[in-house]
Amino acid sequence: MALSTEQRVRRAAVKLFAGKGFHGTGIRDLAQAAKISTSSLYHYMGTKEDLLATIMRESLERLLLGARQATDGVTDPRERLAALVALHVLTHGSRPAETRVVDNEVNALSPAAKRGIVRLRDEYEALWSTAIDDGVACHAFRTGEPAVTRLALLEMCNGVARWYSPRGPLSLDDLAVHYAQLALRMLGGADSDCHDAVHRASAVVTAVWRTPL
Amino acid sequence: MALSTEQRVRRAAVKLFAGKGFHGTGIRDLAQAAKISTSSLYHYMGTKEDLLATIMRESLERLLLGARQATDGVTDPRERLAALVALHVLTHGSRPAETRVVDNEVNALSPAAKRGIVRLRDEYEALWSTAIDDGVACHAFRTGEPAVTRLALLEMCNGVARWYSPRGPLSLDDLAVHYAQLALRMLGGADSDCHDAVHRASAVVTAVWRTPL
DNA sequence: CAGAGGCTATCGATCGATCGATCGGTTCGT
DNA sequence: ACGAACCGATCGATCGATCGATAGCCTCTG
Repeated sequence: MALSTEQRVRRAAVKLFAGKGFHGTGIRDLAQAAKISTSSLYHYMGTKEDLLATIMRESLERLLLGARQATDGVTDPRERLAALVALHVLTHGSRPAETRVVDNEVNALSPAAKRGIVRLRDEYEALWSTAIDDGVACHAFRTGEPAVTRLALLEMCNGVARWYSPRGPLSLDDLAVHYAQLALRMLGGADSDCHDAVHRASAVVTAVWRTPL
Repeated sequence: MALSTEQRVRRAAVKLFAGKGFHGTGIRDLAQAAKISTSSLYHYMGTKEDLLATIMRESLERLLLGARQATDGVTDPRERLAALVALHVLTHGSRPAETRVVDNEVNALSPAAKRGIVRLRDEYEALWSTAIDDGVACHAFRTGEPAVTRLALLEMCNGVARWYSPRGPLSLDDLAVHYAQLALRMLGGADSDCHDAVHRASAVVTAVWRTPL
């Protein structure tokens, strides 16, 4: 089925913002990629910044929704963390354009729009914080600086969107397994099988990105 | 001592490129920050892109030089890796603007300039590759995917430039120790003291960034 | 020593191109 | 007839870059 014009605009914007950056993308680039005129563009968006903010907010909401679904009902901190890592890696590996926009273009937003995005991001990171803190509290994890370890983990996982290619030797699921094991090692846990967490996270990612928001 | 005009231009460019991105920074922004006119700007640089490329090349050369100095004569793969992590973290924590430009603005370069920068980056990453591969070969490290683990490590360390603040609770040296320990854990090694490697790396960073290129 | 010539550092004015955005339309399906 | 979808023309602003000019300083020469 053919894409609606609105979808074409959205996808063109995500791809261009991810590839050339927000300031490096002109509205004429957007119009050309979406195959409409620059004036028609404004029928589907507010300002260029509104378009960026919408893309970022929707991506973050999907990430947050997925993280909640993937950890819902999971009590063991090790499994919660493995689920978070897997979901994050799978999302960044399968949606590299969206996630790179979220990760790299926050500073292109006006202070007002930025606040909303940062609030969403903080909400997401809080899920990681509690998983790590709970694990430390019940001696499942060993780390002297939980906050620093959380940031190290998140940045490590963010990187996936910058280099992973499905045409490489590793499937995305294998990559997620590897990353989950790395994360548990960083937190002082014994090596463990993370395939279950990855499989569940994989289903969540598929569902979350199919559903319209 | 007062800064030379050329130094003022360089520092203004680094700060602005890091904060607003290359495309988000106009030459009038640069001129204002350097306290000269836009025409005088062109006495000290070629094009705006030349300025960006110069900043990136110098920063990468300093990083590469530092990595070579920090690992020179160190034979144990564990110590080599700890030295690389420490040097990378200390550089990114003490020079966040320069390193963020290097990490984020590669795509703003023309294909020709980009090739040179990528070549330098590959040269740097090769140091990490051999350290990891050597460690795997002599059973000091355990990892199923050395290339993936290397990328995970590098991205984890790159993140430091995005969030570390010297006004936080952790000193940069303490952070480097923590990161080196995380890295060794990721590679399946036992917890070990990394203070020596950090201290040596710290001296290297100071020296490398003082010396004019 | 006087002064001509050249070099470095700096500037105001301005270039053509491109920027994001808006306007007044036209073409449709309902 | 009305609104959704679309466009060509064009707005003022800003973009990166260049121009010719000036002032200060060093060096060579007669």
